[in-house]
Amino acid sequence: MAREKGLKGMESRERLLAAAAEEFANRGFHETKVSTIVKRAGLTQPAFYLYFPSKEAVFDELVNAFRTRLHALIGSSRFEAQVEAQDVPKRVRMAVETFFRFLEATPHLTRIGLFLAPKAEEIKKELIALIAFNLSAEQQAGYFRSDLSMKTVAECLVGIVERLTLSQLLPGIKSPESLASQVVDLLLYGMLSMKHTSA
Amino acid sequence: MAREKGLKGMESRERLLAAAAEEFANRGFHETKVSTIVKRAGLTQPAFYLYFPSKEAVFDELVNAFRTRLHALIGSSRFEAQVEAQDVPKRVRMAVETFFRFLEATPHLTRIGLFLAPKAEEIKKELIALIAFNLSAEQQAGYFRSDLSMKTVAECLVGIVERLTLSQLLPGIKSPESLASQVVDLLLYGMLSMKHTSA
Amino acid sequence: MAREKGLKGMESRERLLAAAAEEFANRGFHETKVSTIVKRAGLTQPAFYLYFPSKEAVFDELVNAFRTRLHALIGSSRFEAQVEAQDVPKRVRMAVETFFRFLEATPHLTRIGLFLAPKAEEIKKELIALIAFNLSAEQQAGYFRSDLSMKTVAECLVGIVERLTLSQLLPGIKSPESLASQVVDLLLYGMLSMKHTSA
Amino acid sequence: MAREKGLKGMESRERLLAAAAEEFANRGFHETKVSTIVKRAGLTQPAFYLYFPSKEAVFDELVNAFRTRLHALIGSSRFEAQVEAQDVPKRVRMAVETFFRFLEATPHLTRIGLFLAPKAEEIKKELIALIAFNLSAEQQAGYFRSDLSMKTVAECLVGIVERLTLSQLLPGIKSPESLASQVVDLLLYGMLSMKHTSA
DNA sequence: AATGAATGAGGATTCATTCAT
DNA sequence: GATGAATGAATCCTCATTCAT
Repeated sequence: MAREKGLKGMESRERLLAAAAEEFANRGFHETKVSTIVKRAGLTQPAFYLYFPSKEAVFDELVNAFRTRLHALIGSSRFEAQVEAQDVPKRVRMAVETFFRFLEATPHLTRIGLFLAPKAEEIKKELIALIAFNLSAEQQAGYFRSDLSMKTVAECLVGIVERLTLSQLLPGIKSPESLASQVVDLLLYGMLSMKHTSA
Repeated sequence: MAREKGLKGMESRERLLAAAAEEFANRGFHETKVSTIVKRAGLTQPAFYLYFPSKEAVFDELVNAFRTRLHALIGSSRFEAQVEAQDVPKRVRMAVETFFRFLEATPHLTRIGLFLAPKAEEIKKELIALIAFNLSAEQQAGYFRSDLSMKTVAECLVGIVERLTLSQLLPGIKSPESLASQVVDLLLYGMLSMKHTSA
Repeated sequence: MAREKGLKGMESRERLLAAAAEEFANRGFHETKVSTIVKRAGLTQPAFYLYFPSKEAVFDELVNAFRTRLHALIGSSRFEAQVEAQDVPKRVRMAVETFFRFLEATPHLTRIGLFLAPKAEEIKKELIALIAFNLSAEQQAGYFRSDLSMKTVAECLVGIVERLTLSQLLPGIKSPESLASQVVDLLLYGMLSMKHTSA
Repeated sequence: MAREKGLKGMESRERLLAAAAEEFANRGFHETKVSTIVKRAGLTQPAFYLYFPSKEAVFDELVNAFRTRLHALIGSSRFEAQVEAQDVPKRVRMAVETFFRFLEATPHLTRIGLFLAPKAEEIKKELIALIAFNLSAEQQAGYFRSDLSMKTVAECLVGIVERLTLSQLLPGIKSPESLASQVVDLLLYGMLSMKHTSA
């Protein structure tokens, strides 16, 4: 699929990939025409098929690129050691912030891999599982309420991230830091004012 | 364009609308062919254009149907009177549950209006604003932490609902009640175990 | 084809015919839709087929109506008796004027029968033959140059009438009288100023 | 839209244009199918859209081609210098003959631009204005009767040309020369036999 | 005398993809 | 490494026309 050949070829390929990413992100799969992609890349249609077997193939490649980077990120952000209880909020916030930063860094891929791809649900399922796994460790360490399903919490967290990414992060309205602290504040402490407790 | 007369005509129109809703929900706009819709409705292609000016028009009509019902729902579920502090959780849970129930009741429209439509973002924006407005009242009544932005909370709530709808509700894995209580529990009380407080 | 039946039926038929004439005249055969005709006539599509076997049939009927009236006109305007040489110009002018008046009186039919119909060429051929025949009588009486082909003259006359009808008569710019006198003046006396003669 | 590059492309384009011209001329706009045009050009339907944005566009291009050539012709055939009175008939005849020759040389374009195009009236209007302008010069030089409106004369001339083109020239019944001399003879000297004068 | 409802047949246009160079 | 030229395969939509009432 991916030719190994010369330098110029690699560059053309990259240009096509970049053009495709932008088009897909902005217009979706069907509204993106191969003719537009190649125009943007300064090439002709047959050149496209020199590097990719089909329109779907580029799309898939972009989705996979997102997925791979995502896994790399999650893998590297595992809670390494034991932490003090009072550090938990900070650590969680850092993790969420890192995640937002990642999404912000590759906005086209984010849009494609998180919202446009048919595989998006599957990708999120994986993501949720990984997050749930991480959270469970914390829960077992006693930091989180034991009556909460970390799977559900992870799902909620991802839902929140999705929404804020679309409405605040990608449009550049709020920063990863600000979003992370708001989200974490809400999720850790809840909405109720101090006087109320119980379950 | 939408004919008024006759019973049979109305029925055909409804059948087309239903078929279109299902197809759009399952395959998306572009993958849905007019030919498939009419086949499903037991009609021929020209009949489609007897009731709708274009494929896009049916889609829009379905989106608007969702939006209208959504507004009706939100409008009717406003917190009417003063409530006791201890009743707040229950009331919030009821509201969220009602919402999930609504989404569950019209799964095709939900998929179309909430996830497929280009207008989906706009629809959610409206929804978030309405929810934020409702929550603000509670906040001013002192039930919710005053340092939280109800706009953000609403956004998070909608993000959560979106996610759970897609992964749990529509596939029939969890019920509106169960989802609502989990969500509300998390959002109201937060994740931290009892010993931790602060803001 | 043409039903004989009741009064109301006749009226509907006439309304359809009139609506069709106007539409055809303004938009041509293909751009005229049966749906538009019936709308204009305050009826529905099946009603159209109650009175005419097809769209083409109405068109043909209108063309034939024009042709019939045309023949009637020409037939009645034959030079009856011998005339004085000095009356010839006046008589010719009257004939042309009468013809313009006829065209002006039924503008829709004129447009259809003279310009739109595939048969238009044929109709004009007949017309030209009739005119040529009439002119030949005058020629033999010595009023017109004997070296001119009355067939050609008739053809030229019809060409002139066509053009002026389209550009001056139907738009209401000039009257039948004014057009007739200009045309006849030109054709009878020619363009050259008095000093020049011969052939 | 009109590709510039490559010889083969140009040839295909020309073939399409020629096929379209013939089809349009023989069947009119609506009866001409893109499928027929491409078949005639030895191509497939998509190839058509490689060179023209729509069926209408080819038609327009043909109409414009006619109009352009027409203007070129008229522009070049202006009476250059002063002429002797006795040469006027000859010059006029030459001009009309040239014009007939032009129409005969491009019969398809003639049919399209002069009879089929919605713009045909407009084109003729321009043509008439140009001819009238030319004739007025002659009139002011005293060659033509001063009581005639050259605008009207031009209009009559064009009407005659139209008619004879359709009935004699394009069917190949008469030659440009013969048509021109008949027309000019009639227009210059009129129909009346020698004894009659006056106005 | 007329209509609500429906359809057969076709026609323009689009787009991903390929061939030959 | 890249392109000019071309196509197969659909898809949406339109319109004259008819059926059953």
